[in-house]
Amino acid sequence: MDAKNLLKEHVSKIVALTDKQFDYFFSHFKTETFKKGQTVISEGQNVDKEYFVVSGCLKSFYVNDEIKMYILQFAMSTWWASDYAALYNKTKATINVDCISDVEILSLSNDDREKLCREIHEVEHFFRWRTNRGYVASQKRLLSFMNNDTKTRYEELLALYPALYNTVPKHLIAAYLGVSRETLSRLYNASKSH
Amino acid sequence: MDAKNLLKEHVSKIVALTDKQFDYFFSHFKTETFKKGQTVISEGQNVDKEYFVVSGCLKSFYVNDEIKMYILQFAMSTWWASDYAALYNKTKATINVDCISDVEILSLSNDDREKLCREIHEVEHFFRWRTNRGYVASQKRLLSFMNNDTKTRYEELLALYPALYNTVPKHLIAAYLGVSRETLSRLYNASKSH
DNA sequence: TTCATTACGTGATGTAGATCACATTCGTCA
DNA sequence: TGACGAATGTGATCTACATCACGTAATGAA
Repeated sequence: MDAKNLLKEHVSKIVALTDKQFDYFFSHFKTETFKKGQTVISEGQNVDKEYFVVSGCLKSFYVNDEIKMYILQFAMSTWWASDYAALYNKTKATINVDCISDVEILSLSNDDREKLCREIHEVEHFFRWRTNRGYVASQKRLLSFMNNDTKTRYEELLALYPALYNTVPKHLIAAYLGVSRETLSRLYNASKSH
Repeated sequence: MDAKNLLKEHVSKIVALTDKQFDYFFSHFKTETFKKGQTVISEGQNVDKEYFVVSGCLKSFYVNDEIKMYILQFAMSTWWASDYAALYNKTKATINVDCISDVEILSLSNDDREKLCREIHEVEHFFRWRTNRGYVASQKRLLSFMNNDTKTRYEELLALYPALYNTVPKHLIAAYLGVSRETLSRLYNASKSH
């Protein structure tokens, strides 16, 4: 499916836009393509866009002391990604977003999103829904962090993103789980043996 | 300040409603008062309201195996609380909300919120803003969880909710930090001695 | 093909924090 | 005022995971 129809289908699950409204909405997006390994947002830069993933996989992550990396989110087709704290507060990025694979995304500037939200009530509703979904997911992950051991969280992750299993290197999965790659490796091999 | 004006001031920081619009908006809220220790939402029940705190302090928390408690949020004056996962998905509550002190709150039903969002574009904008703020805060806390040790998180918490320091029992602070009360006690007393 | 880089596995050892156990103090209510 | 439950402090021990160290396999570019 092409980018426009993918976005259209995604939005239409939540709000009903006329074709004309959707065309107008879509006219604010810009198609961008990146190669595996390229950077979309990097720490310290200004952030003025958010991204809707058409194909491929992004990761958003924080790097501590130039050493440890923690992955906040993997973003696959129909997921959204940005540094939302920086985007909304108009501050410099504190997180990075880059490409795990070749990627096609649709970008939307913060100003255009706010303009569209003002102009089309349904669009505002859509973005409220989307943010709410993210909020609930984030709370759930936080709870899982406090409550579950690493193995349980590993299984949860594979349930949430089944495609990751064979797609992304294990050390990235460890960085999402917040454990060392060694621990994940041991865990993973121990549970294989029965 | 009375409940109505507190809410009015809170909302007006984000959107401009006419007095007539605000009166209509406010007419959907119901004042409720609770005594310290009383339950607002309990696990397994239906959830159909969210709460705006006028005075006092709520906690929202998850209880694992009837044993361990993890606090998702403390909610003080002008904060909102509910089990948003249950509220939006119309499922049974998985978290609890109760009162750390005597509390006055304004309740708003999910149906009324959605109705108000449909009827008044500015109201939808307000709730999008509010949820977004919650999402960003939740991401930040998740990152802090992965990245920082308990002591740093303890200091962050006191910076975020300075009023908690002398207000709530230490074991609740431990439950927010996701550590045992013993560990918090040791940490707290160790750092006192210099 | 070769060489370098990245990914992955696994042992040894150190450590933050959990858990258990018990003592002490505080708050609340009869 | 006395008493009982809740909150807190503190020692001893256990455990999951980090860290360091090293080896091997896979990947990718020249």
